[in-house]
Amino acid sequence: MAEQRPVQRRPTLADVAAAAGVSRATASRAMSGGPNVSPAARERVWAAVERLGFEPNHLARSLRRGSTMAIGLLVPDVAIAFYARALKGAQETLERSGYHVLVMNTERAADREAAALRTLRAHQVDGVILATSGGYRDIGVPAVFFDNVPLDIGAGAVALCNEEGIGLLVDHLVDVHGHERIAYLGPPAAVMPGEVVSTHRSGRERLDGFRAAMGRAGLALPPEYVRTSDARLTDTVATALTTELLALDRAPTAIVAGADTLTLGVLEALHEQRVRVPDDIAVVSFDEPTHAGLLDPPVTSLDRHDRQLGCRAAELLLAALGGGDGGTTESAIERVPLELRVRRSCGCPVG
Amino acid sequence: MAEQRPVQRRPTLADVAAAAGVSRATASRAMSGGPNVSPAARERVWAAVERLGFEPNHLARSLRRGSTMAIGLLVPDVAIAFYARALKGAQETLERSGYHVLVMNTERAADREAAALRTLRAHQVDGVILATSGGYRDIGVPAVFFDNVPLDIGAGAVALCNEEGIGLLVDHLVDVHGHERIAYLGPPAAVMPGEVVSTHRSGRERLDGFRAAMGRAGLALPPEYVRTSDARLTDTVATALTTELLALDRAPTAIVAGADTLTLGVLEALHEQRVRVPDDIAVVSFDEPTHAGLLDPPVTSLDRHDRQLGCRAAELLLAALGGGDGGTTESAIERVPLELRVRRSCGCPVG
DNA sequence: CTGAAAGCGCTTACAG
DNA sequence: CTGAAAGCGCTTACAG
Repeated sequence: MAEQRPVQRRPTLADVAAAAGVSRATASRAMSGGPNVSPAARERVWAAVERLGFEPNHLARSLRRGSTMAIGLLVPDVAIAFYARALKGAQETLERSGYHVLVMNTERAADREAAALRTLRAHQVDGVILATSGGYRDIGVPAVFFDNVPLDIGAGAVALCNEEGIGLLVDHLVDVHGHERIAYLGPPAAVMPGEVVSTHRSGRERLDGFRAAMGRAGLALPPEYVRTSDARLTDTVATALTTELLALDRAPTAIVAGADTLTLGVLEALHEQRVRVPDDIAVVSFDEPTHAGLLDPPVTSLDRHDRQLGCRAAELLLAALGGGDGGTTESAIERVPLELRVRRSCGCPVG
Repeated sequence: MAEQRPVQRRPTLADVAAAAGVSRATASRAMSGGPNVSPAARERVWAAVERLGFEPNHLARSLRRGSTMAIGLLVPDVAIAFYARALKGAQETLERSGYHVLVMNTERAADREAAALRTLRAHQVDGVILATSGGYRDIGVPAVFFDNVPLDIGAGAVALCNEEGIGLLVDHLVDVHGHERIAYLGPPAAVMPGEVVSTHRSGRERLDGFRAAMGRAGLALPPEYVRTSDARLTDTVATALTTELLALDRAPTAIVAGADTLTLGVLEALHEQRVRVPDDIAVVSFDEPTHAGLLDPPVTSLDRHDRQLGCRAAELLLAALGGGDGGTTESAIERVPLELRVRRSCGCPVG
């Protein structure tokens, strides 16, 4: 409306400087709130910024400063509620410190993870947070792991109390409901050919936790009661494995599912086979499936404070970046506790 | 192990050029596969790239080229399954064309959306795709809308067949199950104070669709049968509104929920009040809640091909960017059809 | 086919 | 308090 500029070009710092009648250096200093700028100059610069609708070019700034204020976030799949919530927690924390977040999906494939890391490096991210699927390699910036943690934990790691969590589930089945034939269906726990050793740490911990809890309870654990899914935790694989469990001579009376997608697969199989939960078989779940309370039946599971996991990972990274305070300097794996949410699938007469 | 370099500094194009014994210009041309490079030079450059583990700095490249190959993606909340899936569809399509995606959550707040757009502009994204919550403003790059579409549709828009979709649901309730007292609980359809006119277009379309379908069926529609939620589609709000519906003198025998989170809120209220679905009341849902089939009861809903919606939006943007082929050049709202998925919550004896 | 040079938009010692 | 100058790492006309 007012003056029509010859070009639609976005205003640059030079435009602002010209409009304010100062040098680019002074304009820059005024904008960044740095010292050594006269109040008068500062005011003219701000006025020009306002008038021109100037917004500094992040690219140029990052290139010059050597820091992008960007953090890469690698997850297997944002469409999985757990990762989506953890992501939001991390994002919120990071944005509060002026960082922004680049999200990449790895689809639980090590090579896609490696490719994503390369991309992130090309974009000069200042750090990464990742739920690794085994494709991690150092890209020269601090890395914080969450959910699944490799042997070398980099700048920090946040994981769940996997063993204790499974223990809570088993103990409940045994102590409250008197189950003796309990099967386990969890994430892979062994090293797959061609994979990095670290990948299945949390799967291993959960399985160890299961064995330990069964041992403590003095219960027999036939090998056919222990099943592990594919690396992608595909629900249809869980459905197939559950069907196998049901076909056993002495079928289990309870199933502990070691991850939320697996739980849904288990329920799917049970629905298909018209096996009633919890009447015919009890089901408990390591993670909370989305809307666990509205499922048929409501699923007893472990609440793992997804958001908090993301927040905490972000805080550790901020600490590593020298910004925030990670709360701790020792680089041990930090464990987030789990809480048992009793619903109906275990046999309790709740909700 | 081999040679230890003095600095841990990342190799730059200059390092590659030096190592290959050519100028930076030639190295650059060799890398980008451009013409006018001798095979010998090309080979030496590639060898140097390999040896040094060089990866071009995207920041510098983007600054120089004036294009970042980055696309901003704005959604209300990635933790909502629909958006997560649409995001993945868009991301896949864009990455196949060499773009990468910056995701931002707006929490359905217009001001957060505006702030996110400013950030995106600062990062010089080449385009944006957004499910707007009313905070859109032009940032000088092509914009494609999906899900919710403003009056000025920018470079393109993909939306659902809102009216037809609601029609499918109502028709099913009427034709198959003979319902006559059908209530509607959907997203806001009216302009809120201080909001951009465009925000609630899809809410309006769904409500219009509901009224139209009821009219076609010759059914009465008492005003108290029509409820709209808050702008954020909070499930607890839906729970409260459902409770009100149940308390009506002549309570409805069926509820059409106009969005997935609302559906979950409706079910929550029904569970709380021990109202049985579909025995006491039928429920149908516009969107598919996650694992609609495992809910109690499995929910009859509209499958809206979330991923495809994201893909299509991405294709339109690519077309606007002059890259891909959008399939169409006219800038009308593109509509994605919806399919009825019959399950048990409507009263059908399925699943 | 090749290289010297300019420049993308910013920031930051360095002199004044 | 201020500005001239160099430089972040790349690309691209332009001359040869």
